[in-house]
Amino acid sequence: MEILRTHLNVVPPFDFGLTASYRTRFNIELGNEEFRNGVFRRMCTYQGKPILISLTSTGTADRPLVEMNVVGEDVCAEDLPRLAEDASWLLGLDYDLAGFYSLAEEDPVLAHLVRRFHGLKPPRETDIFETLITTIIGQQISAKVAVSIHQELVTAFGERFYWEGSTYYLFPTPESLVSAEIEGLRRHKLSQRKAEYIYGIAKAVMGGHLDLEGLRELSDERVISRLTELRGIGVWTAQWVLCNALGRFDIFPAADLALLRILSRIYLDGRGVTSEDVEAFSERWGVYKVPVITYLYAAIRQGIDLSK
DNA sequence: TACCAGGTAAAAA
DNA sequence: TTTTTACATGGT
Repeated sequence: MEILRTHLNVVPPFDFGLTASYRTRFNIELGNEEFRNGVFRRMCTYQGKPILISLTSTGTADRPLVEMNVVGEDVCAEDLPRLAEDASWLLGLDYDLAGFYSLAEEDPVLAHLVRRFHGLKPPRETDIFETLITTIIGQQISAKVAVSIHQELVTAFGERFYWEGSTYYLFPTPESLVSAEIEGLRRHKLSQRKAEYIYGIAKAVMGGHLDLEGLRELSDERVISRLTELRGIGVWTAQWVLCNALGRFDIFPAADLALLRILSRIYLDGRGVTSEDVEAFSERWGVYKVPVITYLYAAIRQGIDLSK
């Protein structure tokens, strides 16, 4: 087992604990990633090799210092740059918050939030398939239920990996979900319908009918139209993939129930607010829509009352 | 006990 | 074409 170590470049400000907590939804162990005792860990594969990435930080938000450890069979120094890139993408280390912060100053609610969550970076996903499946799980149900189902799936169908007395899991591959079959997925808290969606998408990816990596080259509109052709993926899910996996930060999933509710309460004063209203309103945030969403969600998750 | 939660597809109107 | 409805689970 090889162990390699390197420092990562970070654009300050960056609050490691805040961002890692936000990623892992209140430090819940998601199965394929966790934030525990100051260490953020995530399993990933690189060139077919399972690898455990661990990140720790010793700096402050304004002088951040982040160290990366990677553990795996046959992992070599040549793999490090690419793994560092993935780690950086996951926690948004490379993203410069300055533009968003100066925009936020013009808005009392956001100005409050960027102070409260100083150094929180918008996280992103490295794996499009995983993002799709996770987002489908999250459709309509509460975030907490979604996390519990996510955990179920990962521990049931993800490949296991042991290191220093702990068990880590890779996110299930399309192949493993297909071989589980719909009945197998149903036994892990998925509804019949979601089991069908997930099975269908896994099968499409496995059969080469769905080129997820190819989506990176397409325009927002093309990504949405390509993804919504698939059963189980509506505009909301496609937009979520655009935001989180492809890093398109000028996307606003206006149909999102929680966002609709919170924007309606903060800015639009009450009932009868439609997703069209929210979409139009979000235009003022330009290329900072996803950072705005990140801070709004951070507030929601911490139970901060923004209506006053 | 009901009802709701970071939607979607399919049925009914 | 537009509007309901079923869906499954865990929290309140």
